[in-house]
Amino acid sequence: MTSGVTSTRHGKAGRSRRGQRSPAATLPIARVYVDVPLAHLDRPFDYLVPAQLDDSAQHGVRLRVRFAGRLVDGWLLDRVERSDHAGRLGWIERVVSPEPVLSPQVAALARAVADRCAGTMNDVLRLAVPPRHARAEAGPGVATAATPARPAVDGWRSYPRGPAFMEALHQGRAAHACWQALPGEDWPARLAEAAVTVAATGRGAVLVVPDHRDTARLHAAIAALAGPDAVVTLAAGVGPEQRYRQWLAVRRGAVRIVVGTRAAAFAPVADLGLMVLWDDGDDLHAEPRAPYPHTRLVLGQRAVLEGAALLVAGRARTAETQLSVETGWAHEIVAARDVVRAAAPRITAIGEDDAQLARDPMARAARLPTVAFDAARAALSRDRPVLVQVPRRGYVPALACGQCRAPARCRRCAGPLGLPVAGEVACRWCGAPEARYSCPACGDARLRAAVTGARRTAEELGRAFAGVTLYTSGGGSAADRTNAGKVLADIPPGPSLVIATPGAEPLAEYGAALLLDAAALLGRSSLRAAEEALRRWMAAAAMVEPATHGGRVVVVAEASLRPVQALIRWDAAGHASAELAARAELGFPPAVRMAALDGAPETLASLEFPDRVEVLGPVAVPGQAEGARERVLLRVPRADGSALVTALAALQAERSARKATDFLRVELDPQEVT
DNA sequence: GCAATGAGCGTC
DNA sequence: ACGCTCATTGCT
Repeated sequence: MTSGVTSTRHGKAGRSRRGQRSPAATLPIARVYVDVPLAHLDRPFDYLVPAQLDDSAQHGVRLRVRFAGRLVDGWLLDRVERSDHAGRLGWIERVVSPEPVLSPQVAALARAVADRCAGTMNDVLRLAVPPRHARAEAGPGVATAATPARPAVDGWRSYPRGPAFMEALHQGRAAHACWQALPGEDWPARLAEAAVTVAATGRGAVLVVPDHRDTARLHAAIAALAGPDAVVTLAAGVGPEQRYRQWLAVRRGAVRIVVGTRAAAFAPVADLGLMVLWDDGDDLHAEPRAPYPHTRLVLGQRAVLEGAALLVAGRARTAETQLSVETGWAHEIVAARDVVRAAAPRITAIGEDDAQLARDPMARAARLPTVAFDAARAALSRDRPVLVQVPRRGYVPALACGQCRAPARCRRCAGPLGLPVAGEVACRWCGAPEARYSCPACGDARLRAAVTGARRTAEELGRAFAGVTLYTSGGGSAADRTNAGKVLADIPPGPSLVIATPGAEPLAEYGAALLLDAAALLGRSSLRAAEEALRRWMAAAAMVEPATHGGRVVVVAEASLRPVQALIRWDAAGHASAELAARAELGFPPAVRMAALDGAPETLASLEFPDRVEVLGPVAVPGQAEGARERVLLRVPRADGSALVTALAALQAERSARKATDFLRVELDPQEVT
């Protein structure tokens, strides 16, 4: 057919005449990663490079190849002299663009992350490389980043190991550290100093923060230190063209310091010297798309692969980061106790049921303890704003002992007890019903659910201080942070009451903070409830002026509770250590490794696991139609973690090979296990 | 006994 | 969405 038609010299397949193609003279084989969603095809395939595409078929370019007949997108990973494939090779049909978007480093990172999450490289590449935008690609060419001067890093002197870490960055060493910022610390300035120290040596830095407010603050701090052209922010929110343009600027070496949210962890920074993860306990660092890699994992893998330094920073410390300290992988950078005491506000805990309810009629109306009322009044009298932290809606309370309020745990697997659909007490993890609970701590048989009423308290507080300007910030549910219109970035100076949900506190130097969300935070069934509570409280309390200036924090919670104690002593490291020990005791992550598998009951029932894997469940997945979707949890000792991941990857490969269509979701090391 | 047709499958 | 295998069908 159409034998009279000949392709032009620039024909799509690059052949000189129809059907006639000759391979490139050197390195004629391309190792290509094809973009197909099948787990059993998660590996490179070899293709012939036509001589006409020899120049453009470079490492990292996007291309089109014929795969099982159809044209699919692919990535060129490598060019080699010969192929091990016994059969006939296909040809590269087209090079989409000469832009080498997939660097060998990012390709290796994507492979490592996929392997760690029992996912496919495809899925990771979708997270790592933004969609192409031709117009952005045609934009201005390479302008190599200027090298800034080495900055002064005196702010790190408050931390005994701080200057040594800065020196390690200056010398290009791959130091791993975890840093607990002091209350009131100008953390964007400190992180900017770290990043610019690295940029001054000619290497790159990536700094990942949870949300846009933080990217803006950090970007400004770096721009102030090294100039506005020294840093770029990679984050969703700008259009696709702008996003791709900024990403290309990084890829092309026009800028060495990258600030961004979780996708920025994959930023194609050349010669990476430092990565920073700020506030690693924030759940925004957990990627919600398959294969669900956490930013901590991505940066940890990348630190190893690229020999870069890693700084995991925050006011609080997660159990995961504590584990990396205890295994010696990371050094801790913390201030001495007296320095902490000098920087911290005075922190008081007052029990909810405490008889110390205010005698003051206005305070009584606000259902607020006297100390809280007094702290607020004192701050206002010093012309300082007062922060009132109230719970977000949407927290699911777990059950606790009706007497001593110890969390009620399953006898079989130590998971949290809850009240599922039918109203029967059962374990949220393994589903075992609990007919006659008795508290292991005090022996009481009664159970109670955490109550939330603090929002109303805050509203009444506003009435109690009638005449004082009242601001509210936040107010979305726990799952909703897109409610940005209601979040205030900052407030004018002067006396005011600021009622904010956790994470939505306007930036200010407060005279006092009242933490009224303790019951809601601590009453959650979450594995991370205590850790999360401390993280939230420290974030709020860190904005309160030091005790020496009159700064006060009142948390309405039992002072005997561990996170409350940790807040009072401002001891994130101690809390993380105790938390990790407790999780080891109970067999929770990160002391063990877990995987969560969601699917229909029949699907889950058909799965088989290695003998050493402990299977918990199945339990109903909340928010799903009853019986439609269930979850099993797999638990193994840390040493068996890689075997578990391998088994789960093999399971998914086997399913895709036999074209299984029933839903199955596999998530490793889930943030939440309920 | 063997070509013609079609469904199923792997995928370079 | 191509090209291979393998089964079934239909004709001599």
